Amino acid sequence: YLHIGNARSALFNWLYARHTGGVFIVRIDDTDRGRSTREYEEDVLAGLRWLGLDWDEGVEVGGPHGTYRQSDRLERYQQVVAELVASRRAYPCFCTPEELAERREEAQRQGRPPGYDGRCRLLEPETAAARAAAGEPASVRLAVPRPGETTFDDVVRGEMRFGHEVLDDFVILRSDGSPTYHLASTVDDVDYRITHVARGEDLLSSTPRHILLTEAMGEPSPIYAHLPLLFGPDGRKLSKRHGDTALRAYIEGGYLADAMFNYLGLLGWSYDAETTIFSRRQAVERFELADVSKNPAVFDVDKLQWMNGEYVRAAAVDQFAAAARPFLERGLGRALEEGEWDRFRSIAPLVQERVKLLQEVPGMVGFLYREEVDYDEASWKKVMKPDLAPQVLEEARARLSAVEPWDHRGIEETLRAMLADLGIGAGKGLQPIRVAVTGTSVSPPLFETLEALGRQRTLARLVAAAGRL
RNA sequence: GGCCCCGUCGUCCAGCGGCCUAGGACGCCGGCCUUUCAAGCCGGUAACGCGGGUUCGAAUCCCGUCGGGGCUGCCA
Repeated sequence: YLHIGNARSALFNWLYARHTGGVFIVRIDDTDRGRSTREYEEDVLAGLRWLGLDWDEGVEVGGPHGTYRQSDRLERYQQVVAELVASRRAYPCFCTPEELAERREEAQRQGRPPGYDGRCRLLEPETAAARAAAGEPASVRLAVPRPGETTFDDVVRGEMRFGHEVLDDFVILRSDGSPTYHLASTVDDVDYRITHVARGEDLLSSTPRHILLTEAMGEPSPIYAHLPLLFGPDGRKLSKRHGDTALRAYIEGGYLADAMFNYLGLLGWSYDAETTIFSRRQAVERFELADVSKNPAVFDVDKLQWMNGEYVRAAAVDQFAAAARPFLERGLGRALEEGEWDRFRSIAPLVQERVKLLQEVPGMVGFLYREEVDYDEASWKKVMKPDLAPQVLEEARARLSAVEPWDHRGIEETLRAMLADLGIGAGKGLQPIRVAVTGTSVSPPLFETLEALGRQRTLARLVAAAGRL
């Protein structure tokens, strides 16, 4: 599925490609069969589309390099490996996973580095070929040049240096013939003519392997940029325990794509010293991988929510209403009828400035669509004072029945006159009506609310509430 | 353990030797506005991990230290 951290990486890649006029490619890394289902793939693509990260080449849109799906390229990976073995840059390894695990543990115990000891590298090629021909299962490992050192200039981190002592001869082809991530992704990078690789910092220490592999293939390496990791509020790598790490959860929670785009863009990058809210256009204009921060960032849902509220309020009313509709219908458990939709649209502007997430919409206007008012007891107790409430409700009912036409101006005029006549303040006098009609002491502005509710329901609810006192 | 990365308000970001008595944003606190709740406006809280250098001058450069994180698989 599309993890928030991967979404952020994709976003930075997209921004960089758009900023430089480059090509943004989406390929499917599905070498791990357990985790790679079509369902996951669809979730990832849907997430990218939702965020507005369109790609120029890759899965679904096509391009000069086939299907852009690793599972369709097995022969290519195997061919590369065969060439590497032929040129002695890689070799078959007959050690079984059990043996390796055992040796790893042993090494750990003795405080030695746990990496592969390279014993099969010593096998004569003829011996190895014979054993393989006899059907003995073998993986293939890259023969890391030793002694040696791999250096590269990371766009965000600067000069990186790794001595080969710390790199073991890693597996590039599993004994079942499938490629490992290292192999598949570097072969793809080469074949797809990738110029820039921007990915999470967790892959920083894998980069020398990728460079070594690329060199073994006799090709130039792409430029690497390792992005800071995203953390949860506890300062650990963002994971399930921090709540939602799936982009999907935010889509369904009522976040707006533009807000998510903006927020993600702020995790490790900034438009300038002062600007927090910026458009895609602006981001594309200024984005530079070299400006990306090195520090890990904590994913702050509070700030995301605030930002979403900003985007909700900045949206055109019609756009907001349309976006909110599915959330409203889901909350209600049914589709909205024509008249109900109109009623919603009439108070949508008032709802718009009161929600941060579209998810909150049903809770805010549900009273419009339910026959029975669902009274919140706390609100009731706080507002329905026995000395005042009965009088206010009855008086309001009587006066409102005569309002003509039924609109918020007339309603306001009438109720204000009532308050003046009764000699009570707006706070005290209007709250009982609000609770009577919506069930809670928190709602959109009262006069508009009554207008949207309609005279019939308003009067009926005033009576019902009075009867409940 | 080994290798690597990182260290400015609680959080995100600005700062790339003097413009910093460290700036913006979220959060938090207070006020204004007000028919509730929001929104809006105004104000406040709060940070250069620590210790040495270098320099006329350091948040900015160097070293050390401490702290956090990543990797260390026939996972990606």
